[in-house]
Amino acid sequence: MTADSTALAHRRIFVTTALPYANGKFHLGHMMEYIQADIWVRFQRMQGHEVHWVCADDTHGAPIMIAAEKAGKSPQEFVAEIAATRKEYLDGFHLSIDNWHSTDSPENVELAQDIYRKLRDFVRDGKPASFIERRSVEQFYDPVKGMFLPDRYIKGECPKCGTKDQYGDSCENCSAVYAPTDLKNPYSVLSGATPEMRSSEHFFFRLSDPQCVEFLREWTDGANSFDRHGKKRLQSEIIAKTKEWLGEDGKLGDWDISRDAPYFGIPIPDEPGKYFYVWLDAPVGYLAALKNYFETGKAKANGESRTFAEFMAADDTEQIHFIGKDIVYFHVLFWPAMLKFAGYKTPDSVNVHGFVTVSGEKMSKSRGTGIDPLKYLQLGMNPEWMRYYLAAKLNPHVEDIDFTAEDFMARVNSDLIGKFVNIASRSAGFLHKHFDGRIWDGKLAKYTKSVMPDASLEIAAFYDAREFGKAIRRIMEVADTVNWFYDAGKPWELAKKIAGDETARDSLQCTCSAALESFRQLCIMLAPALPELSRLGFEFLGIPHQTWADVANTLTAGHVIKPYNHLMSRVEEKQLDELFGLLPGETQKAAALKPSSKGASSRNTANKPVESGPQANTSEKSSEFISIDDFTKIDLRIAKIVNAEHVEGSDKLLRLTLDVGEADASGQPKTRNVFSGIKSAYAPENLIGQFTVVVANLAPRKMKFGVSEGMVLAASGKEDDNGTTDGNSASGLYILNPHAGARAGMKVT
RNA sequence: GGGCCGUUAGCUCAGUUGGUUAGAGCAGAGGACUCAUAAUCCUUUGGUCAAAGGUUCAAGUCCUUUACGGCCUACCA
Repeated sequence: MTADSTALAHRRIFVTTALPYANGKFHLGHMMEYIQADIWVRFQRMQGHEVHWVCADDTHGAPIMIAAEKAGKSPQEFVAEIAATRKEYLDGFHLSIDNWHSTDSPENVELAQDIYRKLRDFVRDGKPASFIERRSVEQFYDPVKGMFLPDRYIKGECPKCGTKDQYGDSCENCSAVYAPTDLKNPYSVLSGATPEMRSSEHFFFRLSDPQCVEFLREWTDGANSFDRHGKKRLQSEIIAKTKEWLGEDGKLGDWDISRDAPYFGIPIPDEPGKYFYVWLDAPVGYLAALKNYFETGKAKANGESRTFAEFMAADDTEQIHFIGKDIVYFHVLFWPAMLKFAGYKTPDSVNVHGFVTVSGEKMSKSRGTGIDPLKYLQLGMNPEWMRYYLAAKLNPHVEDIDFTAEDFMARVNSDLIGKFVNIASRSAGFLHKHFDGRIWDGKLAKYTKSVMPDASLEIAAFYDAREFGKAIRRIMEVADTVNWFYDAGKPWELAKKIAGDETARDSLQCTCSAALESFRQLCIMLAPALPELSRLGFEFLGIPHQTWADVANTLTAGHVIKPYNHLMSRVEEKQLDELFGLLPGETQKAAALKPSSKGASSRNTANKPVESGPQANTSEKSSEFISIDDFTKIDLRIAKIVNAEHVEGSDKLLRLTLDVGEADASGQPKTRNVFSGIKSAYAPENLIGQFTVVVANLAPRKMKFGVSEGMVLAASGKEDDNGTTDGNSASGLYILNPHAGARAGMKVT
């Protein structure tokens, strides 16, 4: 049904991908989102639909303003330099974005201000019912810089222990917790000046307005939660999430949309010195980019002759967003609410994807697990390999996609080279050698139908539903069929006896032609994912660019194909090594720590089965144990509890001051602050002076009341979900206590 | 602690509203073939579907619990 209906009705679609924050370069995650959108967009275009895909740099906000200043540049210059890096990536991965713009643009100012005014001047039942509200907010102010300071830009001395350079929430040394106002000698990170408390007027978008909440409930999972094609506009996972936010008792907080000058952003109309918070104008950037696209004539060049206003006002204009799972909140609550009550079109659908992980780990520059897309290109690696690999793994769900080097190589080489490209490669030679590259003049269309199943409708439906993995899998099944057919025809044998055998000669030409006709159809069906490879394929076949509908056509009798050149090279292990080569020590280390992770080398040894069954069993069982090395990683120490006290406002925690035999630089004994959830079992006064065991090298953890620098070991019985169980003698909480004689700082092994 | 999602062959993944002996690709083994970038074709070895209970005539599929992993969240650390 989907395939049929999409093929019939002409769609006009406005697509966006999330605006990247202009403080850094692209990473693989960005590329994945763009590739996902690109495949979908190209597919729709091949269906004859009108698709306009825009994106832009997200430029505003304090981080960029400050980063620019540090770099000695204006924010505009700073952002322009980042913007200049974009093209190389976008072109490099064959992304067909129609217009790349910026949120720091006149269009965005106009649109953001217009939306604000309409929200501000909202009228309900003839009475003013503004969605904008003013509230006074107290904040630190830097008198030298002349600006309000977010907490992260304030430091000072700990009011308790006097340690310098502590942030405004808690002390890293003694873990005391306090408000920024408690800091001794506070200073601004930006200027060094002493900040002062000032109150300022902020503007809030009244998201909590019952009308707004009601609208969002309807929009996300109510009567208004379907797009024009009758499909849910949000994925089920996302709907579940919105229910948490919009549930009965879940109060939607109002949204602070203003920041005080100086701020790199868009001025709030009629409110001098006030700017929109960057997250307000960022999504408006979608519309700004589209407006710019229309006003610079690009839309017209792409066949859309209406104005921006007309296009947006038209009923049949579909607005579709692609975003990552980290920014769902903004796109399914703030954004539709803003648009709705400002009288704008609300999104038809928001498609959320997961992240890219590398070998099962979250990408991290510090750990060296990331893949730099630019490096990938610079190494001469084919962008279509990446497109294919991601396409093969993408689905319409909010799932992370894992990139594994081995899998990448196997998949690309066997599918694309071995199966797909091979069809052209193996059949072109005969056609040129014996027939001057001429296609068979028999009933090729009919014959080809017996060669390959007609899967194009099925595959089209997969593409339309963003089931790219399924589409690719189906296409490869078809490619298998073609290779199978070709083998069965044994053209290499026919070629030996064509001299006086007219039947063999005809059969040879027929078989090769059918293989190439199948190849043509495969090219079309792969084109959304592999535009360049398909283009090369069409060029080789000597035919013009094909649309989806051309699947139904056939290479004409007597048509002459071009000589065959390699359409795509194989992925080489060396390239992948280089791609990951940046940080070899780190990655190998990570691999060694994870017994389950598979490096190329470990795989080879594992595949040399000296003994199979029992051997494998024992090694598997041994994984239930940890090695002595694993154990020695844990630094257990005897600690003396020098102080214990209640934590104000906490039901479960005690604050323990522990002596673990450490000293600071000047030789003074140094204690540690550890929070322990043992309030229910111990009175603080009974703990003071006691010895216990602490995990000394646990990473410090920031908690609501301060930083905890270790973990006290305690035994605990089973507890029910609700806490204690009557008559269950196994419950309770008991900290460990060494025998007499143990001293603070002793290592426990 | 709370919430959400996941756990299917060595690897990457399919498994529709519960219905006959759980599938694919890659990797492995054996064979065929030589047209093709060692590509292709045939045959074949791998799964108590994370574990344990339960509902059912029937459970990978529904329910409960547990373990592990991920994300979000919080006054475990």
